[in-house]
Amino acid sequence: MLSDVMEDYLKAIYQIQARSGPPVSTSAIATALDKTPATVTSMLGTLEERGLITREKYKGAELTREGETVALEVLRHHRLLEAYLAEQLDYSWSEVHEEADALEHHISEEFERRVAAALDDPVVDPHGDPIPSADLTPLEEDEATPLSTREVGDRVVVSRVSDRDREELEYLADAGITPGTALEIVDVAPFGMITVRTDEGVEQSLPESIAEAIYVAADADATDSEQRGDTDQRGGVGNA
Amino acid sequence: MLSDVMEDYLKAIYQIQARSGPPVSTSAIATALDKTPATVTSMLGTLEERGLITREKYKGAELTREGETVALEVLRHHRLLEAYLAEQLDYSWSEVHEEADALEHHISEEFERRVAAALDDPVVDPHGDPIPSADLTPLEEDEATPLSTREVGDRVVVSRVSDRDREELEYLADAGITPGTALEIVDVAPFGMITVRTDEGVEQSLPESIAEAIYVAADADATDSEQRGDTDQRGGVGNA
DNA sequence: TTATTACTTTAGACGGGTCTAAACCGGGGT
DNA sequence: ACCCCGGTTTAGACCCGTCTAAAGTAATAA
Repeated sequence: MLSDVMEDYLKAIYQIQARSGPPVSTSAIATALDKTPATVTSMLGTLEERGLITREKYKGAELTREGETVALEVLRHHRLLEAYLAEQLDYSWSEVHEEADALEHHISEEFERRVAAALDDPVVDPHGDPIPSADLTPLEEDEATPLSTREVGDRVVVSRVSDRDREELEYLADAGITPGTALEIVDVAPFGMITVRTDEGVEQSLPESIAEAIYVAADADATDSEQRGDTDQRGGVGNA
Repeated sequence: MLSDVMEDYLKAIYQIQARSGPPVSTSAIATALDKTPATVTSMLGTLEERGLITREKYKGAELTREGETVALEVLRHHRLLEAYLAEQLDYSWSEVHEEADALEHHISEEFERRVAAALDDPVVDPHGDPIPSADLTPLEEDEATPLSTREVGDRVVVSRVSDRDREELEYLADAGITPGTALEIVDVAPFGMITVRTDEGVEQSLPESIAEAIYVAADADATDSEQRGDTDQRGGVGNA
């Protein structure tokens, strides 16, 4: 079959590809997986032989349909696990990622099914990332853009938050910024610092590095008086 | 740290040692793990260097205190997972083993803690096997012996059932024989077939191979009539 | 005692995944 | 045009866990 390591490569390629489109460079993968470029080149050879990626020398790699399916399967496992850990085992928003990374390659299809059933087939994980469906249909592009690309006066809703950095996540949880939170941008400093007002009226200044990790969409019903707050998308530290 | 593979060896050695005492032979481990004896010899060398086992050439291996602790940790993970899967995710008695085997090496201490808490610190898994405590104190010997060592007229209670074979487990579940079931032995055929009556009055005949996997203890409150105090203390050295 | 037999260990090889060092593109800048 | 430099690939090595084949050992049967 496919080793854990190969699954990791495929997942990484998928995610980079989703962010910046193909081709995916050797060094981007190396950075994402904390491997040397030489190691990545060698693994890309293997992946290509197996028909999971296509590749052009010195250019980069791209997932084949088959490779994408594998990546989606891994991603489904990962995000289902994140959702399950947060919902059923009281993990906080920021803790789920590492645990899911460790387990995603080792759960059975049966486990996947039961977890999905226990959660009623969730469609997003606690960070707001979409969970691929059981049939692994490709995810559609998502129209959210990083908060750092928005301008003063924009009213937006947080759609997802990159789950890369644990510390950032905790910082944002404290700030009350989770998927579903409505924000208005009140200031953008020249060096990238962005100040937002949350739906509770609190103002928060966020360094650019963090603003890049917060993906937002235009607020559908941005009548400044009523800001619907349901968004029952799991988030928040300890509620249930 | 320790690889999954090493943990598997340690777990296997622990379990064989618990059944038949040290020293544990190379071939016993090879059989348990489905590896060739040569492979086992080589891994035993590694384990010895790491101080996890002691070894006498051509005799066999024995866990050191440290090796035992590792084994107990793995076993705790395994059995906690089995209990969790059965209780929270509706797995049947017979399904839990494989899944737990796949996950036991990959859960964090945090996960272990939360699962234990969710189940209220269970002390036995669904097969009746004891779950090592969080501090990994060695498990004490257990006085149950295989059903196959008992005699006609004995009244016993199933204390645990070996989780080795999925088919056997399903067979027994169908027969209503699970940890806690009270049994009276009504017949022992010369070729080992044992017939028992369950507490519901149903009679079941069990081939010797299965009777060996059912560990029973004397029924403490044999509510019916005589037959008490027959606490056969043989240290279940049993085998085939 | 010696020969047979079952089990264990050694020797040597291999594939996977990783690394370092060195060679190799290929797209700017001058 | 040329060279330089960052990124990429090759070459070669290493460790881990595994195997097969062959040699070694221990216990037993004759």
